[in-house]
Amino acid sequence: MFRQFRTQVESALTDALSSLDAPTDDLGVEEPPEDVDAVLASSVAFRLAGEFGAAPPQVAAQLVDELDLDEHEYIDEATTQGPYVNFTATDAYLADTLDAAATDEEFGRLPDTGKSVVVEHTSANPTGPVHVGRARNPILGDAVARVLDYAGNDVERHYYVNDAGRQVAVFTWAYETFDESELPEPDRDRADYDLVRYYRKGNQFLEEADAADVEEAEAEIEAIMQGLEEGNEETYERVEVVVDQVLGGMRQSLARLPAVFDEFVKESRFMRNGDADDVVKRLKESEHAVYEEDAWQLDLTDWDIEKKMVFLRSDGTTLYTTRDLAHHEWKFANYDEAVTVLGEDHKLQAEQLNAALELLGNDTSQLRHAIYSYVNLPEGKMSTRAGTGVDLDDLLDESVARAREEVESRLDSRIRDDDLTEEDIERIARQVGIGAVRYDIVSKQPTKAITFEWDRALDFEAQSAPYVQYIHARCCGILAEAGVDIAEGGSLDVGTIDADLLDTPEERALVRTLARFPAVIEEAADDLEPHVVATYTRELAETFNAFYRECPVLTAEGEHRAARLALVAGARHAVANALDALGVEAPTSM
RNA sequence: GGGCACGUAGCUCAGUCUGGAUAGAGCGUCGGACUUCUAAUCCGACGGCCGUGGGUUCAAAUCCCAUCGUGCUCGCCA
Repeated sequence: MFRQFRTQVESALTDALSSLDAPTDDLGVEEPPEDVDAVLASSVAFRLAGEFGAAPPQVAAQLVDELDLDEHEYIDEATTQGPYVNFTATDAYLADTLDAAATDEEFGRLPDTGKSVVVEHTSANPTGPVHVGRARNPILGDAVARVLDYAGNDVERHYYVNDAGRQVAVFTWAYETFDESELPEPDRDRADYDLVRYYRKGNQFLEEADAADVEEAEAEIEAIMQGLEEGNEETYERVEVVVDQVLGGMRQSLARLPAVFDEFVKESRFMRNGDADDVVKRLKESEHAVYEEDAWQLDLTDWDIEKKMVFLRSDGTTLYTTRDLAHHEWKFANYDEAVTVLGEDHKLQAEQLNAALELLGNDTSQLRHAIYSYVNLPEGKMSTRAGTGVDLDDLLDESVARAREEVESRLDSRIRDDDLTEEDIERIARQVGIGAVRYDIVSKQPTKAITFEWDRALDFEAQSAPYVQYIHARCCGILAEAGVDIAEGGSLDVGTIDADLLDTPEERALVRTLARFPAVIEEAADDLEPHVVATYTRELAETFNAFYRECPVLTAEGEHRAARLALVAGARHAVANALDALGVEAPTSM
């Protein structure tokens, strides 16, 4: 309802300003401070003061006189407070919000845009177990995909598999060359943990072995690269043995978050179907193409990129970026929009890609990047190759274990006599443990760097997932007590409810907070910033807790009880869906 | 050195894109609230030259310039 309210305020202001012959390009619409009883306000009077030859408060008063609010059902009145014009909401605004929130299990979901969006995220090289340094990508990426889905788009999630680069060639050579007896025990009994030992051994060999031995190894690696480039079927099969196994293991880690994909798009596909060659051919014809030092390159100075982009090596093989161009043209052909989630270390590459796509005649407004900063350890970077870093599996295991200790330590002091079963304890530990890790990462601005610290990542107190999950459990407790079936969506028919009954400040604040939820989804999707949803969940939780403290639900009388129950049902929908948009589970009990 | 990002309370962060009402949370510290719909909660206190310096503006944490600090980047790697 907030979105409609905002539209009505903008429309009313535009009309009033027009009739005063004032400019309407900047309406100065903003959210007032908390202690002001208005949903929105305008500071436009400041800007008009000079033109009108009057002080801002006088201009504000003049503007209010000119406002015609009859047409706008959600705006109650416009009043001045000094230079500000404050817009308060009608009971219909509260009633419609309550109705939508309480009855719609999908509350917060925006109308279909009719657009298909492909979200590519993670796309980590299939070289070993997913470590925490990489984990920001699937967590952010999955949340971006979920938020875009809530915003009404038809979303697909893709993992672009690097199965054609030098790293997998090294990996394949190492896997075929070294014997298991030379390797340490794997950390876990799973393919990615098993095979990464060969990858590390291979890299170590290339760094430390005698020059002659390294040269020999490089020749074999080169042969694999050439085989891939030439479309040699046997080479693909050799590489695939390694890639598919490792990827299978990585998928299991990612699924725990959960981050699942609709499609794993292999890079080799664009070598085999000739698309990469086609891109090379077209780039060579470009006026920006140069042939220097035996390699074909692009001069992108027209795009303010000083570094030349090599698209064909001197040995005639293509590069990752070349294939990625073909990959993106394929995306453009099949989806309305493409979103890629990338670490900041790939930023320059993304800019080059964008320029090259434009040069090839694509409409690059279809492509957006969500860039995030890395997660580092206090002692430095995490690296699969070097084997430094914390594995995502270890983090999740530890978090679930600590969550389980929490659940168990609280069992004795529980007031609610719902007798948690062993299954419940298991479920709560998993939901809270994984939710806490996920929430901790998704709640921060992507551009800010994160230093991973165990105790901070596993803090279950306020401003964490459990804090928000807890109010969901509280809602469920109240609704269950009142006989509302959560499994059936926990919706309530509020047809006869009088929103006037919700007259305490805490009730009204909660309804207003619910009203904003769809607008929060919209903002998060527009900016590809799911963290605003996390910020919202905290505000919602605080507002709900104030309501919970001041307004007894089950012991309230008659219609008042029904109205408050509807408010709880609405709050539950909002918090459940907001958490869902972040990819965090909402426990029915804790 | 060039480019990009980040710098807000002792610590971790919202707010910055789109300038506007006394700059908000949490953690920590101190004090208080469970015979009450779940205390993983709530209430109160303490805590801020919004890195620094200039500029634009009626108004700057927010925009511009400079500067310092930190991170990323500048491969025929990905």
